[in-house]
Amino acid sequence: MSRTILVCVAWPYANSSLHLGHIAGTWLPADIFARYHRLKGNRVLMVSGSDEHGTPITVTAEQEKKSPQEIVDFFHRQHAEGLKALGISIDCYFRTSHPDHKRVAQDFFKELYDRKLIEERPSEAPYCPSCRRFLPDRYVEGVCPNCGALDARGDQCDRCGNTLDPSDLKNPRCRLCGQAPVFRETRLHYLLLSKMEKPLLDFLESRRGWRSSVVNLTRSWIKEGLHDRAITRDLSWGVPVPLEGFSEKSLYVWFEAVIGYFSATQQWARLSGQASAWKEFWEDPKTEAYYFIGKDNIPFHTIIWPAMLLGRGGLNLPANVPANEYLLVSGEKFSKSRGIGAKLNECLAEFDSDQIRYYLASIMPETSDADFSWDGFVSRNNDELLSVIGNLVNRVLALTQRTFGVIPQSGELSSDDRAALAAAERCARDAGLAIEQCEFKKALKEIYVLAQTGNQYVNAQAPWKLAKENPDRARTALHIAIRICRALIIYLSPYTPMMSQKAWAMMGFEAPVPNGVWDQALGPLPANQKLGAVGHLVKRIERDAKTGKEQAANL
RNA sequence: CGCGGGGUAGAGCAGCCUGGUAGCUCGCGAGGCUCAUAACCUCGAGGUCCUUGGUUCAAAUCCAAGCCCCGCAACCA
Repeated sequence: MSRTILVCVAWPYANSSLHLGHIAGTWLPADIFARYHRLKGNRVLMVSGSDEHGTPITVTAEQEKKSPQEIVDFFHRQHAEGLKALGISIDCYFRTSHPDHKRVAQDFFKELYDRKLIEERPSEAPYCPSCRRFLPDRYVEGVCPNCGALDARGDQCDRCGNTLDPSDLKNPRCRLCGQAPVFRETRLHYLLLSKMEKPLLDFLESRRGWRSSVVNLTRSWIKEGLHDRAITRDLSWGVPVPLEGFSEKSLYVWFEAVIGYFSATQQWARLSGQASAWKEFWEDPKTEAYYFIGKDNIPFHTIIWPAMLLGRGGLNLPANVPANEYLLVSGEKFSKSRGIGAKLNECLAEFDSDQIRYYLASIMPETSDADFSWDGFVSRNNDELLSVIGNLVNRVLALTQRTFGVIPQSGELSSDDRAALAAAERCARDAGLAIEQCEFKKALKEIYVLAQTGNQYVNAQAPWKLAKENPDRARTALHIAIRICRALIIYLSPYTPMMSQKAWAMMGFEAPVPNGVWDQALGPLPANQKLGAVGHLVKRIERDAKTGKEQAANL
């Protein structure tokens, strides 16, 4: 029975370039998942977009002496192009500054407001007179009241670890200009999360197959008691609050950005010419929504967004939120500001997208932080993707091409033949199950084992020898070998779509690899089909000065 | 006592939930093969499973305490 699956990917912030941490953390797992389900014949929609509001955008804009719109336009485009070049099969890459998103977000706010889940309250907020704006907590710095550290931030002190409020700081100053902020009365709107504890807990307990770290974190948040959260800000760069007298204020970016999953689906429907097609993905309770995010976003996707959905009613809740841990470089976090780690665009200029995808998938930080290294990248590419996987396809097809020119007819199967096919079948089952459970590293390992099985089979059969001694057996052995290769590249295509496409064409099939083919991957081959031009699938990466230099520059 | 994750061969990791002779990939050593991108296949060397204590016939696995590393703490995937 065919399933319907909505794949949601965390919205990258449009004030700096994407780096490999974003890819390994969210984009690649989401894309593997989406591509796999298409291969299984399921209906899939994948949405995301640029998060374009909030103070960091305006700060970047001021530093660059540009308008916020210019900044987000630049990065939105760069992100969209980079993701496309990486082969991310997204159906709609939307943006929060789009008028249609703003309208959807405002409607969402009003729905919750009308249901009395949003309430106006007086509040005090730090305001910088010289910058003439309200400051987010993190933008207020001062002396920690607990340990006396000089550079504590309004949300916490890094030295003693205590959680702070901006008003706790002694000698507070604006991080942007250094002047002392004043505290001003303002009126903000609060999402009444405290009313939602029970439904959220019920929601959490009804989910199956979630990662334990996600469940634990969410459960502990709820257990500590949920606080009502301010979801509006005194900011001009954002979605205006849709209430009279509040149009000078904006919706808090995180309240507004998560609505993007919903608005992007509607945008996709409009562009596809069926404006109501979004309903299938949000209103049909059989549809499964998966949210691929980094661990820092867990509460937003397991508490705040579900609370919003529960409050509005009639929309699907997340089926799973397979949050990833972090990708580190030499034990340090990727950092936009400190220039640590590799940017996506720079990698794409240097390497094939599948080479990047294979390596990142093989070290994906699913259960703990993972370490990125150029040495590991070269090794995984040359020793695994090229030598074991690419080389298997290459040696089998090259020999077949030279010997027969076409896919040979299979004769009666020997026990070795059947054993090899059975191994491939096991691989398909185990790898498929692992991907469905969002265990992408495990699935890749299964697929790698299949390539090893293929190489063992080819070595044992020695079809180059058989071609001279026993042509009938040679035909059968190569037929089986090609069947395994075809299965291999189909199973691998969620990970390395370009390479699989190339191998598919070498086998003489017409592009592209069709949807729904996963379960037929091992089926009979069209005998006497003419092979395409056979060439190398994977480029060798030399451990040369260049890689060394990049290493030095990036580490 | 803020919360979470982790510590297993030279490197990177799986196994732990559901105790039963320590496994995988890379690297290293020896052999085989010669279809294939110096690729492939076979065999081998290499480990006090962070420490200590407990439960048990039996602990990498369960329990307790401790040490160390990392992340989060509501505006970094």
